[in-house]
Amino acid sequence: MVTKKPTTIKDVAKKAGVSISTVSRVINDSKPVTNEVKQRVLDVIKETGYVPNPLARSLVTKKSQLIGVIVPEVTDTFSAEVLNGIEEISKMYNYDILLANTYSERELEIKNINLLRAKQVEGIVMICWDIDQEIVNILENSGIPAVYISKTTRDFDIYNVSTQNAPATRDMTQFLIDKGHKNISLLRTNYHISNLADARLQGYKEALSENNIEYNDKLVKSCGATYNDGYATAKELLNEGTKPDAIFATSDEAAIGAINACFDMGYKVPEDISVAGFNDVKFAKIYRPKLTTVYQPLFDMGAVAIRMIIKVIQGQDIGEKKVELPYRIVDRESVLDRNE
Amino acid sequence: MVTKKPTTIKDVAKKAGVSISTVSRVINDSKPVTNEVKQRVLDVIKETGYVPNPLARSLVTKKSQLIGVIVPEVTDTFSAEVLNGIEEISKMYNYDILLANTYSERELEIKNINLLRAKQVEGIVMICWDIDQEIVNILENSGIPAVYISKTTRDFDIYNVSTQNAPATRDMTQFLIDKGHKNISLLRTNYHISNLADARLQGYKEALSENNIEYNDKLVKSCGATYNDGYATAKELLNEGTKPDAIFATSDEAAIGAINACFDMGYKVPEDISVAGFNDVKFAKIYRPKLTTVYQPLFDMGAVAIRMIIKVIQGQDIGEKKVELPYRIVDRESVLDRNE
DNA sequence: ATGAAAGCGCTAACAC
DNA sequence: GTGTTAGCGCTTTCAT
Repeated sequence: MVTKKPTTIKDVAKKAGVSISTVSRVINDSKPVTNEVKQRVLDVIKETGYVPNPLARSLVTKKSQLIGVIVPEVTDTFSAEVLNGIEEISKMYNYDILLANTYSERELEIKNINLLRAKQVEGIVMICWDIDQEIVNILENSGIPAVYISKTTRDFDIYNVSTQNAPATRDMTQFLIDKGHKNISLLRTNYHISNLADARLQGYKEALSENNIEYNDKLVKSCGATYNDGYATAKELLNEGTKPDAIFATSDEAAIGAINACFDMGYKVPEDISVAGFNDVKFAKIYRPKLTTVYQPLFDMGAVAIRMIIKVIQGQDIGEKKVELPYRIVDRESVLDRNE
Repeated sequence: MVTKKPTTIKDVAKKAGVSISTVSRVINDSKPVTNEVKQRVLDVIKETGYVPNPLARSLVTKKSQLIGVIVPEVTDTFSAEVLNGIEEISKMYNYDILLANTYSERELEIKNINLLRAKQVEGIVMICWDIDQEIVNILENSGIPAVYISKTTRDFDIYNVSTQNAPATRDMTQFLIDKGHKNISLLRTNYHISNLADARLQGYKEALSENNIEYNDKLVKSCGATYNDGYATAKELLNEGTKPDAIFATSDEAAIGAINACFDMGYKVPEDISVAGFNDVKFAKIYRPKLTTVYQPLFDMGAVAIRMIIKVIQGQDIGEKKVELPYRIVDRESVLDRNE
């Protein structure tokens, strides 16, 4: 490990026989510089391997070129795929990602917002299952643009990207009904949301009533979004004696958990019970049976979020604070057509 | 969004009627300050919500409190789990994570090293399938501590954390043999490594010869570490007509790909063909059949890497440049005991 | 124990 | 077109 202290703008200036402002001009291309001088500076820069210190630059420009990203944890497949989108677009705009995990702990969420803020990030993308008004306030008062990527649409006044949850859930429910299912269990993965606020639950109910199927309380369960949550909740459901012919879990991980619960209780999927998920995470196509699910453009959600932030940073108007991206039902193997 | 410009040390000093150096002293606890004065400053800080600007601080102390982490991509389960460890420990030491994806492109790897370096990170953790001497050089010449987390042990002179690959592979091969397998196919997931340098291949061969099983070239294939790689390579293998009774892929994703390839070609796993993996990624226990694999302490690998970096930063001696963490065979469902 | 002042590496007026 | 200078927010001598 060679520890030579890095060349500064001063070194370059001296070596090139110009003033530091001239060097600054050529590296930022901010003001015209005679070609000959410019070349001389460029040569010295190449020769010395000089790289401007962004810290110093940020201090004066007030632009850190940093964007904070808060996720539950990177091993969460939903977050990881969104994060990919964020990362790629950020780099395009010369921004870097400062990463923070929350493990879905509210305290850590707040702590990390403040921490990132202190680190001078120019914007924050927050991915989590749900937020409340207090967190919205903290985000708003941070004085920097923040966008919230949720698995659900909430009516907070905050930049938000999501998919159309109610229609998506309605469509999948309809899809299940079309395939001949009557007793469709809904595993709601956003359990801290009141029924009324839950767009997905509404979508589910809508489809039911459009098809004159009575809403059955026993078939609707709240659970977390993880594999374990889905597994446990499906098991609970099955143990209660109301055997559904389909389980619709609003997260792929929970859906896969549900499938395994079915397996472990002696049911075949999809022969005995169909299972559908939500998100179309990478793993959905790998698992067997391949998961029938509603596709969400995860990568794009991250990309859109970043673009919003960058626009706000640049002072552009971005119109609607909430953007909803398209979804699509992906029919694979975990749902059986019972009409045949 | 409220955009008030943040309080600076100057504001605090004026409001508390002291000099900025005094304020600096109390926030850093660097020199004794009279209790009374200290309290006054503290009060003002609380009142104004003042937070020191780390950029300015970094500029003078030359410590950015930033660690760069380079991963193939966050959706890679191996990387994600290591990253969790890195994140958690970093935060404990008050460091933040600057994240960069490489998509396993060599160019991007180099570009990101330089980029992170420019951003003044104090250390770099690089996770990738393999490196070469040039990248080692770049890392070394960067003048900051760098540790490399690999899926394989290479003999470069660089800080490195891994598991004991040769013994682990030997053990798993032995395990497979013990379970009555004779034709064990090895899917080497580090395909850019020469046979000689591949510790895992050596471990495999060792186990074979210890059991007087002849090494069969046709059973050993190089492939990438992803699901698709494993799927394609297993299919290729099976199509070539040399049907193994076990496939040992040195990455869980590749192993799952192999299982699906078996399925799709009409073989049952583990009844017809046993499949074993490597890493014990989160998904290994979720997939069905549950994957028999070699467990690596992914989280801990990240944690250890960060500790190494922090020690180097602090100028402590850390002894061996390479640390190897323990592994363990995890016997689940994808390997059948053929002795019965 | 406290304050004044220099300076970290850079950008951005402002002069010339 | 180029140089001089102030200053970003902070830490750290060096006086006092």
